[in-house]
Amino acid sequence: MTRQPPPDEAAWLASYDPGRFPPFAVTVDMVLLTVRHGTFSVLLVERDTHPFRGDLALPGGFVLPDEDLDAAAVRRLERETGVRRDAAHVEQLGAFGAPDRDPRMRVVSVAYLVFAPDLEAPSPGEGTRSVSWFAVDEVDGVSLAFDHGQVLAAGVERARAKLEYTPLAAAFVGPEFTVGELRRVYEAVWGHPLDPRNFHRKVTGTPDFLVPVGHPAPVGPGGGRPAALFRRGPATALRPAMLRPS
Amino acid sequence: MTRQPPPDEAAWLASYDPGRFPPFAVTVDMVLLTVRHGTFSVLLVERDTHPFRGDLALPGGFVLPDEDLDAAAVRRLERETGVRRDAAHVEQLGAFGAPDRDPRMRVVSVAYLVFAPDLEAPSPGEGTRSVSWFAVDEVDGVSLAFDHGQVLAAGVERARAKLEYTPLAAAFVGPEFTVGELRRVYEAVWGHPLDPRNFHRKVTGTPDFLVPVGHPAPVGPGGGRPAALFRRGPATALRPAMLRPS
DNA sequence: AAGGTTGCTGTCGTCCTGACGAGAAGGAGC
DNA sequence: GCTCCTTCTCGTCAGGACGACAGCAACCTT
Repeated sequence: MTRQPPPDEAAWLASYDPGRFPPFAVTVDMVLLTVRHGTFSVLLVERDTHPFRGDLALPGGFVLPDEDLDAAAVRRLERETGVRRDAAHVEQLGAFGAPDRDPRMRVVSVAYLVFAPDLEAPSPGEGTRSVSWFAVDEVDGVSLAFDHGQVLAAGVERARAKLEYTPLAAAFVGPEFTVGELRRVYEAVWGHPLDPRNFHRKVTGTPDFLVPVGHPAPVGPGGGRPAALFRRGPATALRPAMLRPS
Repeated sequence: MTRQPPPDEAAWLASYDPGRFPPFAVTVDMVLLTVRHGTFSVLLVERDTHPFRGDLALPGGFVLPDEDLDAAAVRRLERETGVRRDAAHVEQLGAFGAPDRDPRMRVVSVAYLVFAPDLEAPSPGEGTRSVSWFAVDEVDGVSLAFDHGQVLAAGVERARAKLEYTPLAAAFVGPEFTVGELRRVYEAVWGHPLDPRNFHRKVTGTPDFLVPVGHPAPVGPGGGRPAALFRRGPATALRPAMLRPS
């Protein structure tokens, strides 16, 4: 990956400018995931500037000189999608910094992973770029701008793994939800049907995962017995985990 | 965390220098963990320059302009500790970039987590800073330079969690090892004794975790039945996980 | 009233785990 | 050689968790 002979930091610093440092640009990129209409989906923008003009990319942008990384991520989230920080789960995914990932300059991108409930149409943000939802499975083969394909793949795999051992699936639904809604999140993210009865036993049997809210949910289209409503409980982990079917 | 009123990226870029970008320094910091003499330990250096002169810190340094992040981490690992990349497990831990984490300039640090077998005395590297092993438990209360206390805590927690659902404990021992050696790694990292018989059943019963090497290990001090030797198998995950005792 | 849909409770066998017992195979001391 | 000690390895047993169902409850539509 290195475009030069074996590097030497001390030599570089001496020849460049003693007391200074190699300059980098730092950006945040958001892997914003949701489940809409039963489909595991990611928010992508279409680039309208060089490089990768016309390609799909993850939403993101520069970190400001006095801005915390997390704050930069949340700012982008609220501004470009209208998602409130406390309505979603935000965690850092990792740093991506191959020397040639951006042809303009040396950029290190700190990727963030966001689980959000199904949103209305995302607002196109301030730029002129269009922004919309794509089914994760359909984006699988498409080549994204920069190394965003890798970043997205890492985010999707992390999301699938996190549902196994955390109660974070609740971040994909509203504040009050039924066991069935929660199960459909798992099925969409994992791409595999689950047994409703065993799922019900697992989530209701895990202490502090679900807190009953008292009143039942309204009946959906097509009828069926009204489901009990729950809120997220204080649990932070599922032990033992709910393993996805091989 | 922001030292200024609500920031605006477009305004900043316009007022600063259109076409340029906010300059950052990027460093790598290593959380190098091992088990020596039955104690879960981390490699720390003593700083001999401003800032935090005299404090303990994680080893690390600048990423070069054309250097990949992973390459920078491996370069530091090999140069400052003599650990060969293929003898250890290296993974990215995450990015740490609070605006005031370094008083000299804006720095984003990409932390790496390394699991290494017990090493001889680490070579002090090229600087004049002393470098040595510290028991993780003893460093717990000590205040480290920069935000390295947070970074170390994140690395330690990740290490403890990874032993639960991966076979990475084998990265802490040599290429050939006994079940007992592996168990003592778990006990040191988790700080909790494990039942030798149940542990033996779990690790030998997990497909592709251990590959028998044929001949037995030499008898250790104090006698005892010679143990069978194993190598790491091709397994990448433990399903179901081996949960640490509450 | 009949049939369809969804939610909830329960049962049964299998696998996994924690808590042991007991024998195998070595060394140290007498 | 014999006894004690150590560590390793194989077994046993009870309880918990999980996959694969059956069956009933509570709503809808026709």
